[in-house]
Amino acid sequence: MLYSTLFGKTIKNVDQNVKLISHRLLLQAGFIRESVAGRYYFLPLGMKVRDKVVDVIEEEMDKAGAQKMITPVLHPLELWEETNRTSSVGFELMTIEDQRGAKFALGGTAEEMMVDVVRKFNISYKDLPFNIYQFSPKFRDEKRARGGLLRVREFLMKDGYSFHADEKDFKQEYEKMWQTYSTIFDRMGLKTVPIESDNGYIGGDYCHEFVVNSEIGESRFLMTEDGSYAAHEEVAVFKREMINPEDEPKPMEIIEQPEWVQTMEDNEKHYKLPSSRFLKNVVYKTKDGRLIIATLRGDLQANPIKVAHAVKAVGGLEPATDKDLATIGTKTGYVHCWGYKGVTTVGDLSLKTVVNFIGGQKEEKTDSFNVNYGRDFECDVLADIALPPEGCMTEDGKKMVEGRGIEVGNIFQLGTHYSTKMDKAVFTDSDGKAKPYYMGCYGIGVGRTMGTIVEVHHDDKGIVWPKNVAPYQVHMTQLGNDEGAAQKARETYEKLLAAGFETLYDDRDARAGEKLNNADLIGIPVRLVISNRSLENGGFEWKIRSEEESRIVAEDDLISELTKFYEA
RNA sequence: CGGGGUGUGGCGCAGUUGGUAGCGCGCGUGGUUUGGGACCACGAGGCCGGAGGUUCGAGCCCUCUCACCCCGACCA
Repeated sequence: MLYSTLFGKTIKNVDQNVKLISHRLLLQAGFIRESVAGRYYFLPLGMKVRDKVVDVIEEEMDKAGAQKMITPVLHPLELWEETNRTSSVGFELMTIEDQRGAKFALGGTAEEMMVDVVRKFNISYKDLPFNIYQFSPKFRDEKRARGGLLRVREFLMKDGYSFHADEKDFKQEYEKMWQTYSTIFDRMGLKTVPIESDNGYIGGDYCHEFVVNSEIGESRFLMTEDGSYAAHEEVAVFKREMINPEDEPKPMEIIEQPEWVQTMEDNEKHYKLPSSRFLKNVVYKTKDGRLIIATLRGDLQANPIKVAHAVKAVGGLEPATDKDLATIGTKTGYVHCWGYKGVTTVGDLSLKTVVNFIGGQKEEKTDSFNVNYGRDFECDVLADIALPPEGCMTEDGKKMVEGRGIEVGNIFQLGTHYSTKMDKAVFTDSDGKAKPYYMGCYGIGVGRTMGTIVEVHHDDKGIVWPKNVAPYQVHMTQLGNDEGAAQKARETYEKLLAAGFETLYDDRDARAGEKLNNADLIGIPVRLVISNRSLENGGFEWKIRSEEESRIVAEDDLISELTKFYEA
């Protein structure tokens, strides 16, 4: 490729509002351009990278026996109604209508479509298992797009769906996909940590996010130091230590309490006791308007995901408003742990770790004292509903550390969730009976992965692409105005192309600084400079983007050096 | 969807108490340069996000809208 003819130039001034380094660099180096919020053009350079990411994924998926296909982007809305997902998906579903009034969803994920195509065939146990996948644009009407390619409203996703006769068979595929994902990200220069995560509406034991460690990531997770356990904060299980096991339970009483005592800090100050000795309530509302009071030990934070699971709230929870609190005759700061009608109460396991709690029945000038769970009050449900605090331990006493990362992919069990909801989503088993198939699903965000690679691989001058996803293999340029060197550059370009190396040749009549800075910014692994100076030194200047020093490579050794570099 | 902010040539920005729009980058032409984003000269390019209002007069004041960015709540 001749740089002079490449569409999409590097730019000098990037919007000050663009904060994320990957966003900035991709814009500045001419890989992407924003259309409207969360929707991006992939310029020729960016497209090259995207294709390479796709290639790596495709190669590894195929190697694992998965088969590529594609579904229409417009999904008949009836399919989404069949699984009752028109309202329950975590993202805003976009819909569209054709001239005849037929309604479609713009696909944000494709379980229904894949099940639909499979059920069009009369499959039997002999056809199972199989794994079909696609690369297709996904539409998610995110409330807030951000971070360049990391969170957008329209993106290319690899989504795979596997079909099995039973859970045992599915588990094998799950293992295989786990391995495949590690290999995929590894090849693209990303070190991933698989962490247990929430799969929302389904529950179940198998669901992992592949996370790349990063400060700017949106996923917070907990991991043991030996790596034997890693889980998203939404699902991480941790040990609740006994706070005051020596204390004897005392009779509950109502005591006077100054009016200024409102917050947890006020409590600690007034009673000179740690927050773990107090009771704390958080109120949520389900989609169907039911109020949930979650009660925790004062030092812990409620985890809405766990709370939702504990009360089987379909579609998640939202915080209750003052208006909601008024319907049960209370207000913020004065919610009791007990005594309401038509409200579901959920207690955290930590309620059993404290003898003689303070709080639970706060009024303007009084509060309850020496409250003991099981004796003075009981919740409708007692479950794990807390966010893991910093420095917590696993149940078997291993210390966990916090991590933060970008989720680049996930694998999860669907079970028979879709096959039981959708009509005729069955296979004929060996006993002649129709059974719903057992499913798994496997996603990778292509653009997000690309953004993450830049987030991880860059320096103060620009991007440093890993070999397998670089837009070109060689960035070649000629410096100085010597006609001999220019001639040599043109010949070398032809030679590189003939040898099969993807080459970007900066043939502009531009100053050295501009060309070299551009090369650094674009980040192609090998930079080749041809100039009077290099020729006098015996060849071409060879520099690896990730290294500091350059060296001279003789013209005759160029192809073998490149071959060696790219085979390594 | 809550809170905060910004909309002015392609991009980044300035624009005072209201008086009819400027700077840098980029772009075009000519010239001088040529190993780390050069310099000179000339030039093209603007319904000041949109609508309505106040005023003799609005980029600036008021109202309403739209878009985008940041912080939260939700997700590859």
